[in-house]
Amino acid sequence: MSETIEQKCLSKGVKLTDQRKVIAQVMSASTDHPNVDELYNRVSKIDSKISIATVYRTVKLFEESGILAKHEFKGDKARYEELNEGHHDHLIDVKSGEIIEFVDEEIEKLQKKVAEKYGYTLVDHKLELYGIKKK
Amino acid sequence: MSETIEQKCLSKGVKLTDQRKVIAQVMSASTDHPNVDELYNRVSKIDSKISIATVYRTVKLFEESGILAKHEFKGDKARYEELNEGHHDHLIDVKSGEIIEFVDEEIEKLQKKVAEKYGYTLVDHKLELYGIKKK
DNA sequence: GTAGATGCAAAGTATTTGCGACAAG
DNA sequence: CTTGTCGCAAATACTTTGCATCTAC
Repeated sequence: MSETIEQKCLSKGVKLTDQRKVIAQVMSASTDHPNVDELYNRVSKIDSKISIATVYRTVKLFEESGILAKHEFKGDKARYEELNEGHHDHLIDVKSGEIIEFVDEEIEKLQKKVAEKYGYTLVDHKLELYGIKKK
Repeated sequence: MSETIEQKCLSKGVKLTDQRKVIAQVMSASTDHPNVDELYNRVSKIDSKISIATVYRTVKLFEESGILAKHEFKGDKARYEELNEGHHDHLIDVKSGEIIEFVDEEIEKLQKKVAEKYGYTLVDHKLELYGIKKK
C-alpha cells in the first residue's frame, strides 16, 4: 500500500490547501485518466468555487513534484493519472478510447539497451500502443 | 530510392498546388523534424506569399495522406518529418533537443505481442526515449 | 506574520475556419 | 467549368498569468 497524495505533498513540502486536497482526492478516486476539463468537473461537484486556473496550476505542480503523470495521447488533450511505484505504459483502444495499462520488463530492458548503444543514459520514455479490439 | 512527395501526391489524388510543391520540397530537404513555425519560415524564404494557414492545412493533409508523420514530443510543439518505408522511433537528447532515429526489431515484435496478449491488433504505436549524453 | 495560493478575467499559444478570390484538373 | 485551395483575419481551444485578496504554516 503506497502513500496518499496528501502524504506525498507533506513529504515533498507542497503546501496542502483545501483546493489541493480536493484535487488530490478526486485524482486518487479516478480509475481512468481524466483530462483537465473532466477533472475540473469532478472537482466542482465537491467544491464549486475552485477555479479551473487552480486545477491547471495544481496538476502542473503535482506533475513537477512527481505526484501525477501527464500523458498526451494522439490528437487528444493532456490527461493525468496518479503516479505510483509500478511504472507502466499504455495500450489505447482507437475505437473506444479505452486505456489499458501494461508492464513489459523485456521492452523496458531493450529501451535502456538502445539508449546505451547511442551513448545515452535513459532518463525517461514514452511507449503507447494503439490497437483495435479483436472479435 | 523511394517516391518523392510530389509523386505520392499524384498517386494519392492530392492536388498539386504551387504552395504544396514548395512545402513538399522543404520537407524533403529537411533532415531534422521541423515544427510548423520552422517550416513556415523555410517555406517563406522560397515564396513569401504562402500563409501559415496553408502550412497548417498542408501538413494536416499530408499527414492524413500518409506522407508526413506528426510527432508530439514532451512539452514541445508538434513536429513533422517525411514518412518513408523504414519505420523508426526516436531518441531525444533532453539537454540539446537533438533527435536520433533508431529501429529495433525486437521491441517492435514485443509490442505486437503485448497488444495480442490483451486481445488487440496493433495498428500504431509511439515510442520515444529521452536520454542524456554520456561523457 | 509572511510567503505562497487562489479566483477572476485578461492574455498567450497553437491551430482551425469562414469567406470571397483564385487556380488545378 | 467546377471543385477544391489560398490568403486573410477572426475564431477557437487549451493553458498561463497579473493582480488583489486570502490562507497555511
